[in-house]
Amino acid sequence: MNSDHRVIALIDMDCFYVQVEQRLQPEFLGKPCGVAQYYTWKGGGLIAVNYEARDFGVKRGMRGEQAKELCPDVHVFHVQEVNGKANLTRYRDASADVFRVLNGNFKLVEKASIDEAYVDLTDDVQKLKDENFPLAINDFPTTHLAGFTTKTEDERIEILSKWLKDCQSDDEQRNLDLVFGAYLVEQVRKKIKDETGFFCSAGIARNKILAKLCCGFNKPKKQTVINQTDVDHVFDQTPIQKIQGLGAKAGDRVMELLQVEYVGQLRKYTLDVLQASIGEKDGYWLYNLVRGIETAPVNSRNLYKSISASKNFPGKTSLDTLDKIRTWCHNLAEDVFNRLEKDRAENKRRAKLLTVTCTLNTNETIARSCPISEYSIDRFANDTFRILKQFNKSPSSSNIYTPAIISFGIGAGKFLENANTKSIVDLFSKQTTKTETIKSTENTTRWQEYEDYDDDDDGSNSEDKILQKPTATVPIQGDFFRKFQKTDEQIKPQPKSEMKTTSSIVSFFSRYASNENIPNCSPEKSSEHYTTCSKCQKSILVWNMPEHEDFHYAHELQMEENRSNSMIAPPIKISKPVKRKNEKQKSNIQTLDSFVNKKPKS
DNA sequence: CATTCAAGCGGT
DNA sequence: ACCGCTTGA
Repeated sequence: MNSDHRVIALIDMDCFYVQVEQRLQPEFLGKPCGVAQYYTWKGGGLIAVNYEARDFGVKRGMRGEQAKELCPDVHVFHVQEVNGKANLTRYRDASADVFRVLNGNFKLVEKASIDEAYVDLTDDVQKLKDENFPLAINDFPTTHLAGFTTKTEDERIEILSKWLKDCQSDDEQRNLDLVFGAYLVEQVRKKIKDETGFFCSAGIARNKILAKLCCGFNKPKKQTVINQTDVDHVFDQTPIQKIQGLGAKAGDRVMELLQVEYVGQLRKYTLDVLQASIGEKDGYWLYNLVRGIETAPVNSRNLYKSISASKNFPGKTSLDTLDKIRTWCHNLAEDVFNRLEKDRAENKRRAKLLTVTCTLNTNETIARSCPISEYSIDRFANDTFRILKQFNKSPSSSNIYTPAIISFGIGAGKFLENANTKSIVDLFSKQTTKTETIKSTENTTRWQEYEDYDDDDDGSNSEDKILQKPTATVPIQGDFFRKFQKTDEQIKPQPKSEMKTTSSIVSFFSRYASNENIPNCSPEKSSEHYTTCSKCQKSILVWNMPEHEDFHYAHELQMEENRSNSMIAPPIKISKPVKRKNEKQKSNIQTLDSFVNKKPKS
């Protein structure tokens, strides 16, 4: 029962940002290059360095000027700047190019980062096995075997040929799966190169941790397979920090508590000892891991779960006036808005929660959220500013903001899938083409005091929870590294949701037809929370505008339907019950948290 | 003055 | 809901 028959690949683009820039300016191919964001401060900070430049000792995190000292011929590309802020759109778009190829070839792809993907090849491998697909050494031009370092190409061929022979003749099929997996990855890497121009490396193994680990063994433009039978040997030489998740504090604690440097040394500890040292969950995860077992699934996910924009304001650049903060609220809001609009058009979903995060020069970090009522730069900017204003200790009459903000970001998440994104806004509002950059030179920041908002929120919308309960053996990484929590004495708006249960779709819509029927809204205060519906001229709580718009949209459809005498229900209605379900979750006092954290029970 | 920006996860 | 940790370009 301790065998995992999956075949997992981790595909990782080589110095991705550099390749993206080189694709645009091929004259720099083959030359030492780096990508930096900003440049006024010591030539900017390098976030990607190609292998030609690494040969000179240039590293990520260095300043551009330092790179020039080490390698005078290095060419430093600079990340595009919009509104005085680094903008990564170019790399996200290039990432989409890569994922189009992956998704076109495999069913089970997980976007692990902008340039990394896990692929579960188990089924694809099985198909090849079923048809006795023939393989030869020439099918593996860039494949290496973990645990066997080869100096020359002849040596590599020799090792690999033996591996192929052994796997095919052996009665043990365990490694043969990996041969097919390696073949598939060779193929898709070639396709990625042909269709996007980008080189990548890959790791092929029985689980994600091993795939990730061995991907790094041979780079760039190469792939590495690790036989399950070689895991012990490889782990004996693998420093703890090389394991995904143990690269920082957690790894240090493992090393210190258990007095080990290499993963293999952990094999001597019993499950009980590991669990006593680092906790039940993590101990279990680690115990299995050092034996080559790890069951974290490859989740089928191509889309981001959140979209955010942030910027640091170190030292003297800190935001210490309301004017500065207003400006940056707008700048960051614009970035998030543009990306959300694109996401809405492409993926038919809407973010429902806006989260503002900032670090003050007192070193405390603060995060506050509010519902997203509508997609607009000014809404995002105003909500953000409203939140930030709460932490201002200077008199509100002054322009001074204290303590100053040294880091600040806006994020959007909690996407509602299949949301009514057929540009309802475009259909019913006078403003057309919301997607165009609105050049509002003057911020029409009407001000409003902070006021309790209804903590609506949708609850999780059928994300791929994959509550896999394949018996008891599910080693998943747990906590075990933790710091003290700062008790942040903030006044928290408390939702006192007294929900009326409603069952019919009709009643659901009618509740949003006007304010009076919306639960938990106190009309007497803060008229700024209201907006006038362009359709019915009624005053509507901004939080409820999307639903209200949906109401009009549905109503419109209904009228159309009546006119055409069609008895076919418009497909758009499918999305309604989803929301209704969310309302129900709200009516239970059940928090999203307890839902997510609910354990499957042994 | 200074890696910076971004994304995901898990705990409380 | 909010926070800290981890990772990667």
